[in-house]
Amino acid sequence: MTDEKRIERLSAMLKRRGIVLPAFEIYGGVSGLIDYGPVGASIRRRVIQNWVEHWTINGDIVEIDSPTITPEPVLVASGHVGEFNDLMTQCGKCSAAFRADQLAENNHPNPEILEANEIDEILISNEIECPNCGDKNWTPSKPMNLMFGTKIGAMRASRQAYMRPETAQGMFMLYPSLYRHFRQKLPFGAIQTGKGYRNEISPRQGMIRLREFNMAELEYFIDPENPPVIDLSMKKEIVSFIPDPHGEDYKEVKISFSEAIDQGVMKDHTVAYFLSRTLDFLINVGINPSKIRFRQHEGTEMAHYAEDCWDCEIFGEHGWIECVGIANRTCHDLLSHEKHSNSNSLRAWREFDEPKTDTKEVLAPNTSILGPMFRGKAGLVLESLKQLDELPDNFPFELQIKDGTKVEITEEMVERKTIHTSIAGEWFTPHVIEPAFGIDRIIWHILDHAYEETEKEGEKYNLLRLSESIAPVDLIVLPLFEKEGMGETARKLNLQINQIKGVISSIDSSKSIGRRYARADEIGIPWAVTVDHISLEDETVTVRRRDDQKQVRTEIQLLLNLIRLGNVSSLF
RNA sequence: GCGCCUGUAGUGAAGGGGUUAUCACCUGAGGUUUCCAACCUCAUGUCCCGGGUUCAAAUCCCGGCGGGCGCACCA
Repeated sequence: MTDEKRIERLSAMLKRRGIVLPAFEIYGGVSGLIDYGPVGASIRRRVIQNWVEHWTINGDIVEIDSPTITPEPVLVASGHVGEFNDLMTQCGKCSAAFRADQLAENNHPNPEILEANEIDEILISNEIECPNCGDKNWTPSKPMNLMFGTKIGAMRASRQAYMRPETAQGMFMLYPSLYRHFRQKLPFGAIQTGKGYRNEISPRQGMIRLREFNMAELEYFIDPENPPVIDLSMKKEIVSFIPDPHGEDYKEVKISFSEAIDQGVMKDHTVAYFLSRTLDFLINVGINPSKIRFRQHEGTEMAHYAEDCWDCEIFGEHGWIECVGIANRTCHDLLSHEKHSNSNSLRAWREFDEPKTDTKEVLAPNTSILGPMFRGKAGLVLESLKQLDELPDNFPFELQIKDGTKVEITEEMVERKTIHTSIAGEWFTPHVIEPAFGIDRIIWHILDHAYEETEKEGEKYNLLRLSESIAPVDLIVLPLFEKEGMGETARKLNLQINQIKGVISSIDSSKSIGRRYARADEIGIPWAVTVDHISLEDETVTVRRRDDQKQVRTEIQLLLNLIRLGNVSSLF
């Protein structure tokens, strides 16, 4: 933050080069909505692709995809409808905004259940003062829900719905399918990338707080009694942690993951594992490791569902920004959906180490005799027989039944049997660890950390040092001149490269070669391949490295092979 | 949502009640050029939107929309 103008120059470049732009600009734009242009969209796709591959590589996590339109009951169960329908009021004098129920806290046993007019009445009759300025003049309170509402279906048959505020609910909805997919064995996880929607009161800070944004979330389901055993002793790199201070001042500690666990900075090994995997991902896509820290939420800051929550914060032009939240949501969501939906398939089976066996002697009823004999009371008699703890030694005997009366049971009515029972396990609700990534915020920081302003021969020179895996294109082919067949050769080479799966190449033949290198550097293309006069004679080209502008000449066939292997850098 | 500041080509800026709105870079066409934003010629393109004041508004006023900062909000 030493140079206040840097952010303006960076934003101007992002717009000029078609990376990130304000959306709907010819209609005046809409705050909180952005476009990724032709260059930015490619970067975004590759960041998401990297993210998907990062989590699915072990095979215990699969990708799913769910609707963004979500029926209301789902979000009632998840808590989003209730949590977000808070009544807000503003001070008439200083315009400070508060949750109305919190202002009325001392004047009503349960202000959360009140309607707007009831709570307004309490604020007036009790002369509640504004905590900010002391005034007692409140605007009528209004429900403030940060979700975008919509309707499914037309007219009276329509159902209330919302645009999803997070992708996570999709994974919970698919839990039964996931459980079958993974052969009913925990732990397993599911990821989803896509749009989320929050109708922010005041979106700010460019692409940091958006109303429609790219999320990438992972729900990892575990058995809380048998959490996965994860060895983090190899994790020796030094990381910055800020544990929950419990009232004391925040204190940053710089230690490794293995030390953090040994020292009790992090109690939950599974959460620690996802923190460390998150760190790996961020470094892979080009975030500067020295600008990453993990901060534990305070108790008061915790989301309504979370038990333990860490933020991964990244430092950039906007200061420290939360880019990933890693929460132990415990069984909150699955349990709540089970209650609201009456579904019985949101659980997992836990087999005991040893089946619990039991041998029991019972009196098995002979219903063809019992039935006609007791008629209306037969059901009660059967129930009492079943619950009999000690079997009588002799017949007939008296049996107390539920309505208080006693009946006589004779030998013909029952049969003495030995029952062997074996209980192999039990049903339980899995716990879930959720790393939730704000993709747009991460992309902003990738761009921020990669953007470098330098000088070249006295002139300003900007480049984007993007990691190879997320560059908008892998390489650019440049004919030195558009004549003598150089342009033709370059187009042919570009086509050959683009035919390699997963590789994107582009071509640029306008203006001087120096200018084209500069343009390529500014959008972060790692390699530039130049076709010159020598190329026409011996099938060689020069390859230029963005980061130091070094060039080597190589045979086209060798280059194509190296591109296939993703190892162009071995030329240098 | 409130307060202060703000909005001129793709980008960055100058100007400002009165002929055809200025500059640099960028972009396109042509020329030139044997590897790092060279040069020459030509071309495209701008006063955020709406209302008001005025003979005349890009300029002044009001409102909206967008941006920045502060306050508040941010599962």
